[in-house]
Amino acid sequence: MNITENKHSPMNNDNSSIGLIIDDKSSNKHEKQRSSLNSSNSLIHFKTNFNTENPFGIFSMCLSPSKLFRSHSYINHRFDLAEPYPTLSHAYFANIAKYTENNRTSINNNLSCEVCGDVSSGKHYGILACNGCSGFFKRSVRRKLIYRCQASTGRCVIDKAHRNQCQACRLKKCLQMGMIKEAVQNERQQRSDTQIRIDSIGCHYDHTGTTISVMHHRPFQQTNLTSDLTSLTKQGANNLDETIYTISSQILLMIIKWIRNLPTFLNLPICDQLLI
Amino acid sequence: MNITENKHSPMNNDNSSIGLIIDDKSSNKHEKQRSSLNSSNSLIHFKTNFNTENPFGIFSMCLSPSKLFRSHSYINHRFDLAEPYPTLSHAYFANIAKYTENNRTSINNNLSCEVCGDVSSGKHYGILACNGCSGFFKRSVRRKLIYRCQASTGRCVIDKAHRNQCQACRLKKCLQMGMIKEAVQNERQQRSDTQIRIDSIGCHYDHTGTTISVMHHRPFQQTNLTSDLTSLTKQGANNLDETIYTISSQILLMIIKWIRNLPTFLNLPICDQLLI
DNA sequence: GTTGGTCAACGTTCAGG
DNA sequence: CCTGAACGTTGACCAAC
Ligand SMILES: [Zn+2]
Ligand SMILES: [Zn+2]
Ligand SMILES: [Zn+2]
Ligand SMILES: [Zn+2]
Repeated sequence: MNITENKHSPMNNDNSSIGLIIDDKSSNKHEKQRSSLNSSNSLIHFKTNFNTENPFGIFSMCLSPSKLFRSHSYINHRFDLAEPYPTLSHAYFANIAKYTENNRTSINNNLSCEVCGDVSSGKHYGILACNGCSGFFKRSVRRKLIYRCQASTGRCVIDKAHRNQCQACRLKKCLQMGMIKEAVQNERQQRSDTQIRIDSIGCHYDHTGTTISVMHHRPFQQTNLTSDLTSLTKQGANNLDETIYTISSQILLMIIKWIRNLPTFLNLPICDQLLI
Repeated sequence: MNITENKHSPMNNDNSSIGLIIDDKSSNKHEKQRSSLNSSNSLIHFKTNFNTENPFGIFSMCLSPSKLFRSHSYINHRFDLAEPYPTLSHAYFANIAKYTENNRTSINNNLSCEVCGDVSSGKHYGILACNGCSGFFKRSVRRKLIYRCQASTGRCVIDKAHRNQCQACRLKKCLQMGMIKEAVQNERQQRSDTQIRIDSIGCHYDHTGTTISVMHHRPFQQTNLTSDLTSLTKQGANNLDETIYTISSQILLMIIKWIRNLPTFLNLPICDQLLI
C-alpha cells in the first residue's frame, strides 16, 4: 500500500457507496433525508475497494480530464460512477459531468439548505447550507462543542423554524447530511487588530489634530444638503426615483468638491487630480 | 509537535479512520450520538490534546513537500482521541472525497513555496511561491496594506497551516525571502458589465469620461446598490425620509470604500487617510 | 512561464435575541 | 452567552502575452 492509494480511496468509497444508499432506503422510511447510517454493505465495499490492486484503475480516469472535475463542478454523488460498470470511457465522464453541471445550474434557482431547508447562499463545508447552519457548524467544530438532546430521542425536527430548538440534533443532521468538519479552518487573527492599521501606523497626534480641524473647517455644505433633503421630500412620492437620483448626484458632487478642496489634494499626481 | 515526525503519517491516519467507520457502523443504529454523551449539562467542552493556539496541529502533517497532499487533503486529517464528532455518514465521505479531489491539481514537479512550503507552481514575483502567497503578496502590495502582528513579536511561524494566522508575519516573510514588490503590476481592465449599473445611478452628467471609466475599472459592489435602490423604492412613500437617508448613507459608504481602494489613496498623508 | 483577474468558499463582525 | 446577515480574505483556476 502506498500513499497514492490512500489518496484515492475515498473517491472509491464515494462511488461504491452511492448505489447502496438507494438500496437502503427501504430500511429507513421514517426519515426522508439521505440515509447515512444503515448501509453496512457499502462499508465492506469501501474496504474492498481500498484493498484492490489497482488504485489507478477507475480513478485515474477521473483525474486525467481535469477540466471536467474542476472545483465547483462536482459530480453529483447520486450518480454511481464506478461500481456497476467498471469499463468507463472518457466520453462517459464527459457526458455525466456535463449533465451534472447542467442539472446543477438549473437547480440553482431554488437553493435550499440541506439541513434546515432555509435559503442557501451556496455550498458550505461540502453541502448546500444556509448561513445559520454554516455558522453553527463552524462554531461547534471550532470549539469542539458537544451537545445533548433535551428530548433524549435524538430525533428532533430540524427545519428553519425549529433548528435552534435542539443543538444536538442540528449538529447531528449537519454531519449526517455530509458536512465536512475538516473544512472548518483554524481561527484567524482578529481583523480589528490588524486591518484598522490607522492605529498601528502610529499616526502622530499632531497630524490627528490637524485632520480633525481640517474636517471641521470643511464641512462641505452639510447644511445645504439637509435643507435640500427636506425640500425634496416635500415634492411628493410620485417621483421617488427621480428624487433619489438627484440626491445621489448631489452627494457625489459634494464629495468631489470636498475632496478637491482638501489641502492635500495637490499632493496627488496630476493624473489623479484629473481623475477626481 | 514536530512536523517532520508526522510527515508520513497520513497513511496511518487514513487507515485508522477506516477502522473507525466500520466500528461505528457495526455498533449503532440511530442513536449514535456522540459517544462521550451523558453529561448533566447540555453543553460541555470537549477536552483536547491540542494546543488551543493550534487545534489543527495534526494538520501540519499535510505540509510536507509531498506533492500528493495538497492544501485541502482533508482525508488525511483526523483528531485522534480528541475527535468529538465521529465520522458516521456516507454523505460525509462522498463530500470529503469530492472536496479533496477538487482541491487537487496536477502533479508536475517538486517545487515548494519558499514562504510557506506549500506546493509551488513556479516563480512568482521573483521566488518560488504558491498560489496563496502569490495572491496574498499581490493584494498586499497593490493596496499597500500594512499589517500588525497580533503577537507583537513578529516571529509567527509561517507554514501552510499557519500562514493565515498572521498577515504581518506572512508579508514580512514574503519580503525576507526576496519577493519583489516592483513586480506587482497595476490593475488592468476589468470586466465592464457594471457600466449599466453606474449609469442607473445617474449622477455623473457633468463628469469627464475619465472619471467614469476609472469608476468602471473599480466597480466595487455597485450591483448591490442598484438592487437595493429598486427594493427600497418599492417600500412605499410613507417612509420616504428614511429611504433617502438609507440610500444616502449607502452611497457615501460606497464612495468611501471606492476611494480607499484607489491606488492613489495611499499617496495621501496618513491623516487624510484617517479622515476618509 | 509569469503576469493578470475571478469568485466560491472560506474567514470575521456585531446587532439583536 | 448564541445566532445569522453582511462583508472581507483566500487561493485554485484560467486567459493573455
Ligand atoms: Zn440551514
Ligand atoms: Zn434533539
Ligand atoms: Zn506559500
Ligand atoms: Zn505575527
